[in-house]
Amino acid sequence: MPDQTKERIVDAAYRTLVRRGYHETSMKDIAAEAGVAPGLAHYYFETKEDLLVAAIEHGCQPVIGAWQQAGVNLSGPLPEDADPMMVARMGFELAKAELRTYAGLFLLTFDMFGVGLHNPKIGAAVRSFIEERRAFIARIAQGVFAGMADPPVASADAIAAAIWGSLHGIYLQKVMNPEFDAEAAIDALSEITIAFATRPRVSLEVG
Amino acid sequence: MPDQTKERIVDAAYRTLVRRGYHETSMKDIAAEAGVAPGLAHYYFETKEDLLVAAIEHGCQPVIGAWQQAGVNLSGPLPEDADPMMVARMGFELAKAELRTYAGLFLLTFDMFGVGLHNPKIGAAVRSFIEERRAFIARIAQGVFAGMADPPVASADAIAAAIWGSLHGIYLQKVMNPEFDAEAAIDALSEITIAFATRPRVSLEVG
DNA sequence: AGCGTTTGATTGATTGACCAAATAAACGCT
DNA sequence: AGCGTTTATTTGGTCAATCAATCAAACGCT
Repeated sequence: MPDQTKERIVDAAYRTLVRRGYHETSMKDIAAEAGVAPGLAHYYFETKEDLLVAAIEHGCQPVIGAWQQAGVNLSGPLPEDADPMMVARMGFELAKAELRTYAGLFLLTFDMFGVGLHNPKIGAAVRSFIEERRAFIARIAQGVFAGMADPPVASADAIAAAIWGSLHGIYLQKVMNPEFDAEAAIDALSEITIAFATRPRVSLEVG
Repeated sequence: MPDQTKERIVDAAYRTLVRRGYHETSMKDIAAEAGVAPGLAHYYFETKEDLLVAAIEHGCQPVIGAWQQAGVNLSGPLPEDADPMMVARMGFELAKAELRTYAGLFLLTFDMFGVGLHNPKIGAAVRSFIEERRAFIARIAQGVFAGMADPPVASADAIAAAIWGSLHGIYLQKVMNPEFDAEAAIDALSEITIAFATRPRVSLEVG
């Protein structure tokens, strides 16, 4: 029952935070959604910030699971036998699928970003959130570079930052406006990056 | 004096909102920073939301000015005689310069995004903010397409969404972590997109 | 005198954090 | 097993602090 109660609170926090936003949600609201006494949320989580972080980690589980089901570990090295180019293509497809399935998670993520701008504890969580995902993309980029005849001027880290940025910039547009065609934007990003990675060696500057 | 007072309040709002964030800033704080009575801010701005929007528009002025000084109007069509490719290159350079000079503006912008997630009035302002800048990039992309031997599969709008996204995703990383090398990321984005736009016609898939 | 501007106090409502007491569960002992 | 004791969980209410917005009164310029 104890762990189950904590889980219930985290899940209620996730739902409530997605629906109403961090600043418009009180600990009492979350406790009510979980069907427990008002003070109980503070028993398991010292501060509201801690509960926000827990709720986001909770919400990320299915996404991490989808990658692992595809044989890729977000925080470890790429599998030896994997073609980095195929992982990249799969990444773009997964990004579209995630946006379709877990729209609430992205909403909550951007809420966390906003809170983190002026809240040290959340800010630290945001930095490690970004760092982890950017590093994953960098590993893919590194692998793709290895197979290129004509490696880019930019580092894998810089390219990973640009790609992570583009994906999240696209997520942002979708979250702010559900009418926005995020899949077309991800396809465009995919087209640009794949063309870049598979371009023939350039012998003369095209002026 | 009246207009001057209003301007003083908007400027005080900008500084205070950048320093402390929307939810941690009260109307009293802003009035105090402006050196006026607490009630006066509400005389000029019906709600705190209106003041936030005004503060951001105020902060954007110098950026819009920089573009106009370069002969480009953000909300109008590109100059007839301008080479779209050159405008694109200039855009990436300007983006780096803006990030260096107006770091506070980007902080406030992302704060606005966060607030807009669950606040209809701010949400509408965010949507038009995004729409305006994305449309500008789309006009550049459209111009670049016209000069390409082998136009992309993706639409100019989709590519503009990916590029706007990448820039703002990079801004986000910089705002969340000042150590982050945003200029390298923008250079990487620039390298990828320019390589894409200037690539030779592909006759055979490179397998 | 009349009007736009400015003042500063007030209002009504909300919140995160905290706490002391009630209850349940786990444990040690005979 | 049965009982007493300690620990863990849960309850519900309090509290001090904060805020956006309102308002009546004072001000100053024409």
